[in-house]
Amino acid sequence: MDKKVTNLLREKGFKVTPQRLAIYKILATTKAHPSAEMIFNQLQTAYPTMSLATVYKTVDILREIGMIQVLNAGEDCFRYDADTSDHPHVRCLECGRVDDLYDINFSDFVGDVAKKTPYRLTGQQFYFYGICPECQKATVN
Amino acid sequence: MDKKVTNLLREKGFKVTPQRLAIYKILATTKAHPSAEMIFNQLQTAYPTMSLATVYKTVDILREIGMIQVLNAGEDCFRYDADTSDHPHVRCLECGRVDDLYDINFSDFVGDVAKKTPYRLTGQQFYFYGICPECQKATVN
DNA sequence: TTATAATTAATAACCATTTTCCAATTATAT
DNA sequence: ATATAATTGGAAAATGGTTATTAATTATAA
Repeated sequence: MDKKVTNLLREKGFKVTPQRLAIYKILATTKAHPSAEMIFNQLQTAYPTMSLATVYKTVDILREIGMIQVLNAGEDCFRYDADTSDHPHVRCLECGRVDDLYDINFSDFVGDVAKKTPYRLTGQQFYFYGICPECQKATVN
Repeated sequence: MDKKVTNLLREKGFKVTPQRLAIYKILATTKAHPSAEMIFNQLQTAYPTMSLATVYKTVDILREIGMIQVLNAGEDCFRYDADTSDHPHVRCLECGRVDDLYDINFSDFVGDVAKKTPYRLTGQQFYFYGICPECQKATVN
């Protein structure tokens, strides 16, 4: 799994460091779409000397080489996703978690937009908002 | 056109001021989805003493009484839209303009998501990215 | 008209994210 | 093993949209 990042980093002239691999590994093995700070916190035990600055610099590089995508779900920070495929996200307005939405067909929607807009489209982001199952249980409705 | 805002402001216990009407009028007569600063700049000639703080407070009130919606198209600021209907937006990656997308049917898409997610959905935002017609002409491709 | 509570304007302060800085360290090629 | 150029870490600083503050002003009701 690290092979691809390793090669891609080398190809693009970046050095392969344990920090970079660790940060990518976190993103590649979670579905939580962590922010820079969440990545930083998660690395505290394995890399006690990890710096937030390194996290920021690394996610920027990972985005540049196309290994991750950057999300902005209307929060005050960015989130990072090693799943670079086009897929909608849903954010819980209660606890803030962001989840993937799988097996959704939106090609008709996108096709319709592409047909009707004079823009040359290069991408899109679909964000849904609501209450996650856990928070539904927690709150009295 | 101001009638509705005027009544709604009074109903909710807010005073009706020239500033508030002017800010709403800007939003109601544009399709540019201006940010707070853009509203502020646009009012400089008509209201030279307008304060940015007033713009922020007013859009907050307008949102509270349901006369506008707030957009976050992945920028570092919010944009405001007097068209409170659910509709997708497209942002030009070159010049930054944000446009509406009309006559797009996304109810199947939304229905599919609602059926498949365990979230209780309350809303959504659809953002497309690309190059607007003007910037397509301007850049050599 | 008067009283009063809300609003405005201008600026300062905020504040959390992100970037910069630089000395120490480390990956890489030779 | 060595050279060197990139990277790291830690803290400090910047960033820039947004909010708070306060005296002066103004909308509203009586």
